Amino acid sequence: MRTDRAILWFRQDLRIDDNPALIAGCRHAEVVPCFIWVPEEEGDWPAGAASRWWLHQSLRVLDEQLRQRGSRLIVRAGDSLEVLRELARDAGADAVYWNRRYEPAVVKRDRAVEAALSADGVRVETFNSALLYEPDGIRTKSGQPYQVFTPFWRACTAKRPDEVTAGPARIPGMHTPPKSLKIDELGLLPDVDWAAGMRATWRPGCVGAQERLDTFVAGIVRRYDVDRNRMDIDGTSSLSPHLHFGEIGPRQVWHAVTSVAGKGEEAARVYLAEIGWREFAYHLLVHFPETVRKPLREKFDGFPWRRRKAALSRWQRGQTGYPVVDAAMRQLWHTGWMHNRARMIVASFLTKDLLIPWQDGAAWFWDTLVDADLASNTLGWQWTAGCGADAAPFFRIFNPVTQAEKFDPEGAYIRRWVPELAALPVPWIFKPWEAPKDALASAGVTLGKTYPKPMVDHGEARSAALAAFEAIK
DNA sequence: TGAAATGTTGGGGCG
DNA sequence: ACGCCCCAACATTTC
Repeated sequence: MRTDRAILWFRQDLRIDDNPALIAGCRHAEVVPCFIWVPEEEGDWPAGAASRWWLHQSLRVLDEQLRQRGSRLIVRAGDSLEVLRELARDAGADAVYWNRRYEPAVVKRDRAVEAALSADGVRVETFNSALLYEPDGIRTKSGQPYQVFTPFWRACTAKRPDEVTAGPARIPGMHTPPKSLKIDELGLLPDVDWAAGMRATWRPGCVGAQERLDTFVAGIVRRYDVDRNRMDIDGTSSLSPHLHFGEIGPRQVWHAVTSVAGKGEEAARVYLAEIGWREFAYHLLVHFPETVRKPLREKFDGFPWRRRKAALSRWQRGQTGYPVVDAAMRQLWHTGWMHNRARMIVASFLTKDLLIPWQDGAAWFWDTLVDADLASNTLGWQWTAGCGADAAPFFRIFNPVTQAEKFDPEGAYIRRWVPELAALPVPWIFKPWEAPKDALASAGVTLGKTYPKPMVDHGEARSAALAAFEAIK
């Protein structure tokens, strides 16, 4: 017997607009929007500390948004299937809707959940909210998945993403909604409050996401092709955490950007290609799921990485002695985010100057980034390490001094995040170990005391990396 | 979305 | 005027 009541399972789609599962749910007489906190994520990648902080804030905003529309978020914790069964029973619902996710372990779990619910007689329907085009829909002429970005994105840009649907003004809630935990009870916030820098930097949730998109589209996007490389400028979209949690969707971004700039315009084209890299990352994650742990290019299995705890720890804490690397690592620790140019620099430093396995860097990013995303994180690290699809060749080794000179020309980014060097003038701020004694003295810098000496010599490290690469060639 | 080494070119100083 | 050298600027190749 049809109760005409549906459960809407929110996951990484914490928004009202452009949410096809929500629209579908609202065709029923009553909707039960729920979020299920799965501490272990029923897979290998439980949310890191920064992601949990963000999720807490985002759920609160979603709950507010639902309440403004006559509904509320039901929050539970535990095994997904058990909770959904409980909810379906408590609420008397006979349909469950959700938007699809693509992480291998989550796909597996979702398949099992769908099968079990169907067997219970509960109808399940799933949708795409997270991608412009789903990974299965894009194939080479021979039907294979792409392994090179340019032809992949060319195939994508031949299409046009679905239009955006505004969210319902009213969401029909139950008169007596099922029991819910308070968001605070999920224990997502850290015991020791280290999140002040994040609060100052971000506004998690779908409202803040839309605001940031508006700001970006209103101006920043026009200079994106030039400014995106500058670490000292707010020249990027900063939408990554919002996209990760689905507080805004790529379709919304695509339509907003093309409507102001026209996708043929250079700056807009360059920006949309970044959305393309995100799509490509999901494409690779789905078709090469083992790459979250293993290099795609198998010869890298034999690469002579060195696992060194002390060196890894200096990198993590921003104490390498290379100012731009340390600035970036401290920006990450403080704000939960790092400029993409800086990500390439620190990843190159870890994998090539220190020869530490990219997986160790990926794990650190996973725990500290508010935009930690399995697809993008895997692609990014394999790209820099040179072992992934369409990756930078291994011998492409970033020089942390020249990169800073090019993309932080006044040293403002370094000054902001490495205050102990703030009084050093250009060019010494990029390479304090070469500064004359009096320049160091008048800036109050004592190398080895107030700021570390470089932990490796980049020239020597570069040669060592190239020699290591010879071993697997 | 590299950097360094090596090669080429052309202007200018100088005998 | 000429050949020679130096070197900056740019181009190509190599890792």
